[in-house]
Amino acid sequence: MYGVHVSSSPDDAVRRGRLGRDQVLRAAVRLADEAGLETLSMRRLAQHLGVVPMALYKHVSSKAELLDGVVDVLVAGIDRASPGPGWKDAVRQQVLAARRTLLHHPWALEVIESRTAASPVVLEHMDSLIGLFRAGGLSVDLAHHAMHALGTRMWGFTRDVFPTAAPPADPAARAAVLEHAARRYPHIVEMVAAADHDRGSTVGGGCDDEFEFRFALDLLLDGIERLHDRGWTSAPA
Amino acid sequence: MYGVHVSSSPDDAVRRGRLGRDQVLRAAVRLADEAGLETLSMRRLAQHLGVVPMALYKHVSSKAELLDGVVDVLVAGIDRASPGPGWKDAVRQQVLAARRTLLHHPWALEVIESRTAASPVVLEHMDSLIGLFRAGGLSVDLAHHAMHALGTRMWGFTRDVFPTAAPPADPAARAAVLEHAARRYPHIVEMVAAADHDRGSTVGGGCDDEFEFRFALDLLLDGIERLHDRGWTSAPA
DNA sequence: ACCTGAACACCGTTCAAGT
DNA sequence: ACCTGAACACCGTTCAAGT
Repeated sequence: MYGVHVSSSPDDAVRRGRLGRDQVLRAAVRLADEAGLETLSMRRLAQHLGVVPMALYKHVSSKAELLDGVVDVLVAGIDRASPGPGWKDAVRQQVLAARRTLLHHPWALEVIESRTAASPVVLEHMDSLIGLFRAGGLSVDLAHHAMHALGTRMWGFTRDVFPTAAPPADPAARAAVLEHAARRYPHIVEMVAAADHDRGSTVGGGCDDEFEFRFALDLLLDGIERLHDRGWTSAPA
Repeated sequence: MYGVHVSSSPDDAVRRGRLGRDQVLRAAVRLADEAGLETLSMRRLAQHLGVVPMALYKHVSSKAELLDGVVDVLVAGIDRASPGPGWKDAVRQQVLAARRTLLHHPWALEVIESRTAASPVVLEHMDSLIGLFRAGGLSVDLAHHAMHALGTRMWGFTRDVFPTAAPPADPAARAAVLEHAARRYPHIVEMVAAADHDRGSTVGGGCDDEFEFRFALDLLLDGIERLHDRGWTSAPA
């Protein structure tokens, strides 16, 4: 696999210092995928790689840099749409491409949000997205506001607003909880019931994430399109 | 300084166990305000209150519950708008009220997002927001999607998408950085330059957060209004 | 009953000693 | 020069002993 100059097992390469930055970052992604972001510690990652904790600091100067690197690995895997007059579809495609890539790593958004300084990879991705707006003829001004309006949704997903608390299994207990909730949060209960009915699921079945994401994305893109068609400017002459 | 148990200073009350849950939560808010969220540890908070760490566990069963409580304190302070036919303005008012309250605690959004189970206070706030849509005549269906589209923006602010990296002070170094950036991130540089020009600030002066927030909020509300006026449904007959 | 110190099982990171 | 174990300064939380 990874050609070693004397011997042969893949673990050997790791143990002998053949461990590269890329393998560290990839292992970090795997560890977060398997065990959650809170489990991703320098010590655990080292253990996972069969290496002493301090060995990681050869490839990554701090945990912050590790996380930056992890974001880079993920973002680098996002497909780019090609610029052209059909900006709305292009932006849509690129955001949905991000969604395809990042949705497999539910912890990714938290990491992206936690980074204070954007890496070159992240900047390039954002630059390409702005480029799609500009290629479609949007003003710098409007493209700027559009980027802010997209916000973290440009990474293809959002945090859930509704908590996903499973109601008690026991029917009697569930009825009691629901009755209490219905009095205190009538609109939430009504809404959850309607959503569950639409999806034919039992109580608390949740929402259709894919639908909600596209709904909001299109709402924003349609709004921006309307402003663009109208020749909107933030500082009218 | 710290009066002894015979005397009567307000700190005394704290040391004698007069410390209530509310004071713990308020102190936590103050500590996060002053020193940042990462500084808010159980141990530091205890020290801040002149109390042994374990004393906090009398009022809060875990750090997670402390954070839940902190969110409650903040959210409880948000003004409610009154329901009525003018739903768009009402929603706008309530979201901007949240913004007024939470903007003083820049770390608040991170805490809100990190909570997995919403507290009654949070649920009530969300319920009231849904109530505003419903009072305006929106269908359960549309109100539901509207809530998802608002997402964390219902709390009055968003994470910055653009990193706020200050360019080097040295003019020569800055020119070099800018030239390199202009080649690699042409659209970002163009955009930042335009934004700075608009605001008459020097490079990296940043964006007008207030404007960007209202822009995106209105984009969403206008879009929802249009769907409502059109009698939109997610499952057309 | 209430309170609390010490202890446990962790962190990220420094640093000096070992090869 | 390279590597690494021990150590440092922290965490949140348990628990048994003290009052």
